[in-house]
Amino acid sequence: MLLNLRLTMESGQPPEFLWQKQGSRYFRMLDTRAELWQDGSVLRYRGCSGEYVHRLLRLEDRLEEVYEVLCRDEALARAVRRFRGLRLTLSEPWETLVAFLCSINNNIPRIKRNVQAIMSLAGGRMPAPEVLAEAELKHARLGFRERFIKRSAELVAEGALEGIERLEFQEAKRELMRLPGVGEKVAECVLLFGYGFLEAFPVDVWIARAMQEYFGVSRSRIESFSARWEPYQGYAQQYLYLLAREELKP
DNA sequence: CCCCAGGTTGTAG
DNA sequence: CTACAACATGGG
Repeated sequence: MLLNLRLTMESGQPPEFLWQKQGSRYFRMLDTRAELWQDGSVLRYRGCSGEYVHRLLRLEDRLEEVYEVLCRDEALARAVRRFRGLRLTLSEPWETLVAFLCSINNNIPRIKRNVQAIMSLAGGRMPAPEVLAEAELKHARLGFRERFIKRSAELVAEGALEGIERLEFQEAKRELMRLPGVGEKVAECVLLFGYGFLEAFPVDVWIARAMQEYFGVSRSRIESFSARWEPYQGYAQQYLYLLAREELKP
């Protein structure tokens, strides 16, 4: 089974913020301490079920089928050669939302510090929304994001996320965007990494750069252009993101 | 001192 | 509709 665990866990997806690295293994607190690593090409885990790992790493996705769609374009074919085995991940909606609220106008190392600081409030687990809504967060040094997180936590505690997984993509997106701090980009990230909508295509500065440089497509035309990768827009986005970070450093 | 970071929001044109 | 400053914090 095709998997590059390091790329998958360290590619700016929620696991990069929610899990910690120890040597070549990854760990986090679930019910107990869970651990994840690769032994040669064999995936190993401890402290969680095989079903959990299967869902987290989306092992049901047929990567070769995804690659067939992406490789119609030269830039993406290059990304696939370079990042073969990179998979999309699926985390819990609530913790995915918190992670991407932390990501706003922030950089990856600091997003991780912010998320880990929040989780340190609950022994390394993501605090429940009603807990976070009342928590003292000054120590987490979230800056202007603290207000977004606390106000969103209140709404989620009142049920703002209930039933979203059963909605169509566009409607789910509209619902998420009712939350403070959730604009287009954060909404699409939560839909992709927290709900598993593969048609999501979050546009950040790197994707905007990649689309301009590789395809000559401006920001306003990205959404319609990305339909060429249907139904795997989310995978196209993740591969383009890493490619841009490698090739298009300004 | 400057600039930037997996953006969002409010305001102005 | 588009453009743009402000928003905290930390690193280069």
